[in-house]
Amino acid sequence: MVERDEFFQVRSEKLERLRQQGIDPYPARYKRTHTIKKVLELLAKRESKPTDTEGRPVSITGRVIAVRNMGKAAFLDIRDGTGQIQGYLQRDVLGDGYDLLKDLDLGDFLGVYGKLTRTRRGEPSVSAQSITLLGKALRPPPEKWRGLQDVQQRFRQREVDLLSNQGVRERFILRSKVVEGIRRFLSNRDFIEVETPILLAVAAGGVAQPFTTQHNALSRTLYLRIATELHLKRCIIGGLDRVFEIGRIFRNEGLDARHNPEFTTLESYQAYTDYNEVMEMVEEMVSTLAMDNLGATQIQVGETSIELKPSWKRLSLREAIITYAGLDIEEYPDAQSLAAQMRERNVPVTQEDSWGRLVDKLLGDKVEPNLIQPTFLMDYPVEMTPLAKRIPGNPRYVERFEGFINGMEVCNAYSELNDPVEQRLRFEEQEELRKDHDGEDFDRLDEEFLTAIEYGMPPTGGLGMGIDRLMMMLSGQTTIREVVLFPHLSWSQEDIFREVDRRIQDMRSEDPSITNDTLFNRLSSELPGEVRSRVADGELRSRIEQRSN
RNA sequence: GGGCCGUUAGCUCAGUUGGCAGAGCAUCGGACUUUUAAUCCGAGUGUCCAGGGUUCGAGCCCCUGACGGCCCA
Repeated sequence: MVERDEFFQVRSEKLERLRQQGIDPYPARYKRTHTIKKVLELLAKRESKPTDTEGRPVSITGRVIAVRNMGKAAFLDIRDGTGQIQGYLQRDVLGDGYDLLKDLDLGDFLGVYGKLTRTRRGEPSVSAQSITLLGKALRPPPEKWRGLQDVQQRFRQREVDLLSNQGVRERFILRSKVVEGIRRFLSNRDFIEVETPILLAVAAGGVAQPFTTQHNALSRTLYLRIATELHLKRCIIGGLDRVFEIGRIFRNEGLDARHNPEFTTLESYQAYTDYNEVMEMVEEMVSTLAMDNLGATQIQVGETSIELKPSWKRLSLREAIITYAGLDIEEYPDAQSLAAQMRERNVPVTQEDSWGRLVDKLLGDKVEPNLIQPTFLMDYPVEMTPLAKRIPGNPRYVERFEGFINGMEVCNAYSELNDPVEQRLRFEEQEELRKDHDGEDFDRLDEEFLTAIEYGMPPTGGLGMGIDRLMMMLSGQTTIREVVLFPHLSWSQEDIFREVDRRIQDMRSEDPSITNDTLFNRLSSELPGEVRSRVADGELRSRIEQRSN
């Protein structure tokens, strides 16, 4: 995919030529006086005052993104992280320095020193007195108007996507601002930010498959966290009354438009509050983020207009299912009868599904797609939620809500269970369910957490929010890969070949006398199907032969 | 898992009824001292995703597969 083509060759020759002329194509430093944004502001300021002083020369730096060469003069468009300006180069001003233009390519970094002016056509420009190469590019940028379009390449080589697509750059700047906004919002409410472990002995606090890894020094299997919940509650127990963490969590699941195996969550815990107050905080926070960063609480996602201003709609889970699926889950309190009702409504179910899992499917299938305007679904069956407090007087349900926007879950929150005796029972129920429902995920019992909560935990409102999904919503994107800088993708062709080569090497070092035929047969049967199907027999044999010495 | 669409130059894309493989950008050579997607003259550039089939002849038709996108489950 990425080869050293003729473009690479031509640019390498230019690089060599520059070196021979004594020009360092990668100098260590260059004195820049202004960012491009600052220089544009400076020009506007000068022009607004009629003093008409010319001002001192400036120096700017950036990537050359266009060249309009007029022979003895040239115009370069130069872009840095703050903006874009034109450089005006003239042979009779630059003298020999002008020759650099011959070896300059699109994508190179350049420093331009000179007077800040406006051309006849009114274009802000730096009229160069000297130009300095700051970094030569050996590969050309993508097509200049449409940018890089190939979806795979955009994600695999995000830097090329970023440098050629302004909208992508803006989206990730927005992401940074939103995350900063979350920190500010919570900090203003006296939350402190903490960091909790990613490597854990037990992957508890959520319902998902963990990734596993190995700690060599301790000869111990560790799991990557699937949630930050339990450690944050331990902070609450310890007297840090308002804590939050923004961090990566890992779930060993498939990839699709809404799922990346690693993603970023905000979790916050506030002592002496409950889920009602958390709800108010969420609607306040999300609308503030939209207002501060998009300038409005109303956002447009495709054809749909969404109003984020509080208060959001509140609806009990049971009512929602009655409304959108025409089914009262209380009338079907066991998995068998509920599954039968769901089959009638064309919701795919299996024999193994637990009652909680069935309700979850019903929610995902029939309810979620209808929750376009921001909606809090409240009060979930206790089976689905081992870490939340029961509703007084209605013990089949817990004080839990999930927030939905544009048919997508964006947050999940509880009045946290702080009764240590019940917490143990609820974990044990999960373990029981796990035995009865093979292959289904349940939360895991965490002894350290149970001990912690036995020291006493205050009533607490807790929140989990998916930052990636929040960003999808705020930036009007429909896939998570558009809001994650480097999303996970399936095997690339390079990955495939690397994997094949690695296995060949392993097998040879295991058995140096192994024949090419045996190797071929072993590889054919032992390579994962995903890999084997993408390597032709001939390719496989030639790779074996290449590595036979 | 199913359906639809796609895969052609470095990039973005055309490609007629099955009859010499194309454009723009980029690149290379030349002209041009105020351009704005500069312009003008000239040049080079291909595993048409892979494999099979039909045919005198396949980028195009048929089959199989790979990869990708979208939709559905």
